Amino acid sequence: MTSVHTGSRARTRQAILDAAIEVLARNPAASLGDVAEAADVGRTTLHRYFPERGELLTALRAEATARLDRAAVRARIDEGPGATALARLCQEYFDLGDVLSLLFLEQVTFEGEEGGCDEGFDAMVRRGHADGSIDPELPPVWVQNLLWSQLYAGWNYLAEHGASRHDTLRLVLRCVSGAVRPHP
Amino acid sequence: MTSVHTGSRARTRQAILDAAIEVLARNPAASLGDVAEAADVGRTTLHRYFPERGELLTALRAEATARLDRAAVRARIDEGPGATALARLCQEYFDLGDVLSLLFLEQVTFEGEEGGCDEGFDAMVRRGHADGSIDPELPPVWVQNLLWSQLYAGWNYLAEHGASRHDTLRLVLRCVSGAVRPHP
DNA sequence: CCATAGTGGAACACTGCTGTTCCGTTCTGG
DNA sequence: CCAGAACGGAACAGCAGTGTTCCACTATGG
Repeated sequence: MTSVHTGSRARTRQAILDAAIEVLARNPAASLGDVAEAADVGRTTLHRYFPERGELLTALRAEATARLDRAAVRARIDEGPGATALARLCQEYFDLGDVLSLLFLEQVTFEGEEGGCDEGFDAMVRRGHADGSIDPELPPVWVQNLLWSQLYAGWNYLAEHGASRHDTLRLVLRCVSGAVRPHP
Repeated sequence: MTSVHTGSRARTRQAILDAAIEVLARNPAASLGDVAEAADVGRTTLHRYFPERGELLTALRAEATARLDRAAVRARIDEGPGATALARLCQEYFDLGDVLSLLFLEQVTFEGEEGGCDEGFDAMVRRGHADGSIDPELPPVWVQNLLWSQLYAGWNYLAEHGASRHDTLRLVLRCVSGAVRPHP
């Protein structure tokens, strides 16, 4: 099935994943019918790709974390001062939009995904501790929580008030960097 | 238990509300059976007090916002510099625990509760703008979002990692005040 | 003591979602 | 053009949560 000819299966599968991210991000309790409809696909077809709901969610997490990893690469989190790298990552994550809130909401429901936090993220924060750009009293996991909740707040602000994407990003960046900056 | 004639109805009702806050905060999709069980009450009795699920949720929001208001009073948000008052409010909110995350999660699902933010909160932030303790570029609604998401992150940190209540509160306070502090 | 309010359990119908099967239609490559 | 893959719709059973009814069981105060 996979092999040389991508066929239309890959496209359909991707369409379903994209739609699922969008729909489930806005309403984690959405039905499979809603997802299928959003993907312009029959519910039967959806079941053909993901026989059970859990399999869809698993594939969804995989897709989301893949996008997250790509964002981390783009942000070059292993370069420059810790706080600067964090700001770049923040911006990249911000652009992920729905993916972010999906993971954020699922983190609540389906906890226990990871014990600590990303490899590179941890290193970035420690680098920030060393170069004095991130308060050493803030553990990496805490900074990660901080970043995520801040991004979610921004996404929420964007959705419920008529704020522009650009302004919201500015606010998020300002507050994140302000929060991690060492005390004077 | 309470006053002269209140009967046991008031007690039972309160027990249901308390249990509902606790259960629904941890799992917003919990069934009424779960709530009844947590309240040590038959499902029939629960339906006697709240005939439909929506009525329970409404009463729950009322209860939660009442506790929120009381916390705001205790924090004396109309006294002292804006940032200091914000810190006091942050601490009081932190102590609310489950109530907070319940409202936070419901804010997601049942949006459209309020157009802006609290009366007193708005005044507090503006006072902070004026006295230079809160960055004037941060709108009150944003600060409110910031505070809530930060508290939720703290609650999450507390639940998933073995952090102590005291340390977590310190981290939250540090990050909130750092985030709203004007740039140097 | 006994009438009554408060309660809990069992049973029921109803609803919405899920997972599955079957079949007819449409698209596509050889 | 034609065979096979991909798709969509309809129908079905199963399941869980909900809302309701009915009845039996405690308490408690008058």
